[in-house]
Amino acid sequence: MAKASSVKDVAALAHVSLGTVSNVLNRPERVSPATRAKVEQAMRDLGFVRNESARQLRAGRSRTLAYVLLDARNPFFTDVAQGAELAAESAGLSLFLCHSDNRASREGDYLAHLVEQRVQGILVTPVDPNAAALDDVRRNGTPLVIVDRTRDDDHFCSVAVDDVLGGRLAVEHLVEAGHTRVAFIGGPETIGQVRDRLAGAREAWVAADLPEDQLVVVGTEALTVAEGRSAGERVMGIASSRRPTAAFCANDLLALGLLQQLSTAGLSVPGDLAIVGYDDIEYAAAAAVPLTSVRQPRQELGRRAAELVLDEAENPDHLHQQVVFTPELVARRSTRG
Amino acid sequence: MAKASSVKDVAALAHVSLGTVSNVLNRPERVSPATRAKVEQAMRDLGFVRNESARQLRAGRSRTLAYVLLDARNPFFTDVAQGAELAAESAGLSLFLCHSDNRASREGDYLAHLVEQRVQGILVTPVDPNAAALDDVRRNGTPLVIVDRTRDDDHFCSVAVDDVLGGRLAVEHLVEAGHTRVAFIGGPETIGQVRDRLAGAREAWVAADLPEDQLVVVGTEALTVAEGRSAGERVMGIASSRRPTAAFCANDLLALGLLQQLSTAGLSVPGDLAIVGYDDIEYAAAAAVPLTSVRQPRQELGRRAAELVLDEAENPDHLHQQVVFTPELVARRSTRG
DNA sequence: CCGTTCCGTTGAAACCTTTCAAACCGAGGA
DNA sequence: TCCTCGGTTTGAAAGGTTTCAACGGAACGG
Repeated sequence: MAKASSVKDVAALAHVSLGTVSNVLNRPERVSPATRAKVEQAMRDLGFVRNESARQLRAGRSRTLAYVLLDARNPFFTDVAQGAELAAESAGLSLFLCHSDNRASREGDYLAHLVEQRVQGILVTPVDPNAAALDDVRRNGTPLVIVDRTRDDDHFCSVAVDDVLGGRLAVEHLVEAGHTRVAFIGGPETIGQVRDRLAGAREAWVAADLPEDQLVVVGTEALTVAEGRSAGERVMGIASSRRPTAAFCANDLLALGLLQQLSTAGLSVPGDLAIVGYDDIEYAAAAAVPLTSVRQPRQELGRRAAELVLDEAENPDHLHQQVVFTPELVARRSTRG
Repeated sequence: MAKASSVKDVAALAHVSLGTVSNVLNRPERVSPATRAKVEQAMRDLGFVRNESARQLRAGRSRTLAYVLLDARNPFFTDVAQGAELAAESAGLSLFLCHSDNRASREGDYLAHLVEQRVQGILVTPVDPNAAALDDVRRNGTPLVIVDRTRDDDHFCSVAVDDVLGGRLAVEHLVEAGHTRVAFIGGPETIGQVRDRLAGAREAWVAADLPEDQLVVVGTEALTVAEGRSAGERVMGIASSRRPTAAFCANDLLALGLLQQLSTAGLSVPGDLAIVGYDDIEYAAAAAVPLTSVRQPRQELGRRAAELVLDEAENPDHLHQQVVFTPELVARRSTRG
């Protein structure tokens, strides 16, 4: 593999000028068919590959979008990513995924790197939506959209789903089914999502005139399958006379863990405990007992976020907007006697 | 947001030359503390962010690794990615994930883009390990390592797991448990993995002197949960006198689908059908009936791949190697009476 | 046959950083 | 006093592309 060849080499081989080669690359319609063919042949002969760094340096903009996500293992985020990918693809851009793994420091490293690379735009589901690191990105002129989180100010575009409404839908569904003692499983409360879903749950509970202390909050350390199992043990540890007859989990992973824990313990769902999850990930419908869940328009979330970030990048009179989608309850066997 | 400032602006503000600013950036130890402080202050005042394109253009190499993966929803790949990330991080590089979604065209687009970007190296789990697109990457001088697949020639480094052995382990386990009629569930056979696991299964079957026609192959279109359920229906459709008593699934997603299908149909695992999966993803241990599975050293796979690609990038006498890891059977309830 | 017009092509500047040989400067030694 | 030496700093070149004003020539109308 000889040293990579440049436009100059191509130009020399094709007996044309540098500028013409560049035109073939960027405005082929302006080049006569004959010259174009000559140049393209030369490119092939040399195995020419355009140097994107040089291109970007001169042209000023890159052909890349990035999505910095919290947890690549949670199908919710990969679905969002898929939506963003579709939007990026149709704009002729590539989407790179960066996995912050819930660590603020990694998130910061990625953001800094992306800003240095002058990507067209960044989508991010941040560890902390109010972190100053996000303002730094903005200050450096890289468009940034917050995904599935909201911020206290409106300095950014964001796309999110109405989690309070989602919480309300879930609990209304349980109340309608006649449950009068319900557990809310989720945590930590530092996550805005968890707070909102719980708030929605409370609204529905109060609206149904049920006594507040019958909505039991079972805290978790994270929104994972393992935490769901451990929450399950705690719920089952409650004396059966006072044990909730239904549980609303802050996400589907928790719900799946809970479900597993129950079936290991030989209890039936929904007989012994009805379960509502949140996110409606693929595995929810596919669980041993298909899960009732609150569906979020995941792909749509990603698609819209990508569109917003592109608008911010291209449209000089771009206005920040906070897009809020509406969730929807999908009832399945886990709440149906 | 005023136009981004450059080293030139920083130099002017700090009353030093261009070169000094660059030294602060790249070889701070050569700059006297006083000057350094001045320059750093100027950078802060201007909100200077190094332009990575220009840096890379001049310096010749990037600070990026990329992993082009098949299916972001399959936890197997995200675990591999995690391993690669760790290796990249400790080499001071960033890892970008690119989701080919099993489409050769998307994979090709990503590879081309990455080559144009002159990334340090590419890890890829390709749709087709023998595709010419991979050779193109190599020809253009970008190091590339094939992950979890193997190629017919040895023009590349690759890291994989011995799938034939894995298949053998799975079936030996079932044979030891006394099963004499077993289904192999998986497909399409264009996937090397599937072929190898089946080959291993056959080896073990023959070694146990069992009649060949009692190892039933149930084909699938893909390695997904949905396909697992549909395969389940087909298996259950077999007259009970001739129905296998155990199934070996080519991956855990299939196994999970199968498990769900059975429990929906009111059948018991392993009572009515014992199940062995493959990959030992997190959800396998966490399934309603914990799955026996063949574990692959996923993180290790990613880590080693990243190390190899870095060696290829930095070491002039790099030799391609085909690393093959050994899988391991993890027995759980799905095969234990 | 000349003047326009239009299309295709050219050449040089610009983008921002890194690199490296050379210049600088103050200190210590002769 | 002059030299040498070490550590700092400088200035210019280089890296590969895009952009754009300017150019050449052919076709066309007069």
